[in-house]
Amino acid sequence: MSAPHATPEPAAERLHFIEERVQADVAQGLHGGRVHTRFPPEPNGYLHLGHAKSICLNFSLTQRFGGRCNLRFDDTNPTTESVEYVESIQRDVKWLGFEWNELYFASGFFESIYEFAEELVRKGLAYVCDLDAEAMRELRGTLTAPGKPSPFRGRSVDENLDLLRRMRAGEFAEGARTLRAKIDMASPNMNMRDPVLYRILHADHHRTGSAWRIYPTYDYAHPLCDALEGITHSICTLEFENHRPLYDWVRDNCSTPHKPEQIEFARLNVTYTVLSKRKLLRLVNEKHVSGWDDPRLPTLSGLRRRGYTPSALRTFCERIGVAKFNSTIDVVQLENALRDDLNKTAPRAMAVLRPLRLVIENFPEGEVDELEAVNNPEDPAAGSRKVPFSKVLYIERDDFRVDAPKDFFRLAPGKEVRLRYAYFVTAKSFTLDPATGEVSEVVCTYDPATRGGNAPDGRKVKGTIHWVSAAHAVNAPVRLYDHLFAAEFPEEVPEGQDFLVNLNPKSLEVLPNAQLEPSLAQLAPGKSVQFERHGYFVADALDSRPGAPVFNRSVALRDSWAKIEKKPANAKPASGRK
RNA sequence: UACCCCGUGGUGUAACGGUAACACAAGUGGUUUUGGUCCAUUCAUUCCAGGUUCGAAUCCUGGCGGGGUAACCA
Repeated sequence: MSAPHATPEPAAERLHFIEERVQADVAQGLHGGRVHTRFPPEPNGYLHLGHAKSICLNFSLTQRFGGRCNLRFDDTNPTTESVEYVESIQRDVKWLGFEWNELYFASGFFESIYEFAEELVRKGLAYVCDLDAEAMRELRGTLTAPGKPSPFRGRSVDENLDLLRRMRAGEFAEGARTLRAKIDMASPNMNMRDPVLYRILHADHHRTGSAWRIYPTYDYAHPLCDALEGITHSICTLEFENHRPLYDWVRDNCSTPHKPEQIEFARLNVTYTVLSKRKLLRLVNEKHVSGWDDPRLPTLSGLRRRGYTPSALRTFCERIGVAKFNSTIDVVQLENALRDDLNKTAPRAMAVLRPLRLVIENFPEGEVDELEAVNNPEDPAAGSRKVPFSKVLYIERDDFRVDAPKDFFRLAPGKEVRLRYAYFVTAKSFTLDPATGEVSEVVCTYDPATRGGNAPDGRKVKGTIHWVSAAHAVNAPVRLYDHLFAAEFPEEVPEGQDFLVNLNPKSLEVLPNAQLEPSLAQLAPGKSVQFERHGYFVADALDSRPGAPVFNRSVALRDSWAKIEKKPANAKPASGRK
């Protein structure tokens, strides 16, 4: 502050509405100036991209404002939850790159939560109701008609207390009674029509075992957990907006130590996929995918196996922003975040996915030339490697055309191209497979003077193609993944139909005999590489092992040649949503 | 037919009453031993109608459109 400068103010950082809100709270000294958030998953499924948005949001807030963030398992419904999920969730949050401050379970607060229930009963703000689910629904009214009070609404405090304790003790059948808040059966907000606080569930809990026969509902337990943990900003998605009055009611009517505030934001939607636990669970259970970690799934474990990096995911979450508008992010946004990351970090290698034999007639039989190849043109520190070159190579089938259009820069009869890091070659002849009519082999000549890829006489070639020496090639399966759904908005289906009708039958293509350059054989499972001119691939974490690699395509490179080729075929009208 | 929220280019996000910014997509051109990367450039008067104001994407009113809400799920 001693030296004022003429330098312009740094461009003001763009804060989203939650950051602005938190900033204002801190400035006003609310919550004692503290910022404490939490990520509160229910352990009843695997984390997905939508959770990543929430995780990044909650943790980045604490990074920006110097606060804390807890991981809290919202385990109030033992019938759908399990330790498998608890474990996978912790693994995924850590993998994404975040470290929580405290680890809590809602179930760890069950005793306190129960005590607050007795408090509400004593205050005359809660009562035990004997209505079953159907009867309760009938009395609740509808969106346009007010509800009617339960006949049990007027029970005395003593009777309610007695009944509540006996509920806890397991004296009543499952579903026989509930503890309800006494609020307003005529409220236009359905959540305020005497919502259920506790229900009887004779189910064992993955953490509390058989200790409890009653379990608190989300609406009741959540604000209390927040308050007990000292959460200042309880961030959740838009569908809980209508629950906020109830959140506040619970918070304000129980003598909690803190008064957290709930803030809602729009959940993430992404084209060509689904981000709802229910739907993901169906895909897994009904075996439309291989499991929670299927590389086509938007689960964090699936994305990880697909080759997505934590950094790419965080970048994605930053770029998409946070708002209250219900939007759908184009999946290319996700793919770009990955490309941006891997372009800088992934080593390059040559891999021929659909091999075609290329014989160099004037190259000496049995001779092997070791050529220098750059590991990553974006990162000089990555160095270089030697790649063996010999008389018989494999090139990509797509890189040779018998009848080539003028703008086809690759190999064709009589045309000269550069073999990357090697030599210029000119196609002389080719043979066809009599059975299929496809090209089975191409014969060419090479120019020994062009070793390394440059012609001393200065002549240029338009195309550079990749190759692998047949004698040195590593044979490996390569899996090409495409969108799991063929429809941009998979959930939009005709009346009576299921989102599964939109599954993409071509979401997985396995190429059993890809030919890889030798260096690829030893790549560690989980490591990413760029197959030059193809895309980014990862050695599969489960199926790949040194010496016998298996690759998954994480994302393809942008392909402007594909666009050029498509052009004459006329763009089809953009399909809009109805 | 109730209540709540939302409505800025193709898709998202910003502009906090002073003449629309950023990212991605799309197009065009350039560089290039990846048809990759990179660079340059083009593309919206802010759902509609009134009102307040010297001035409105921003404030007010009314429409229209979209989303959410009637589990003892979260």
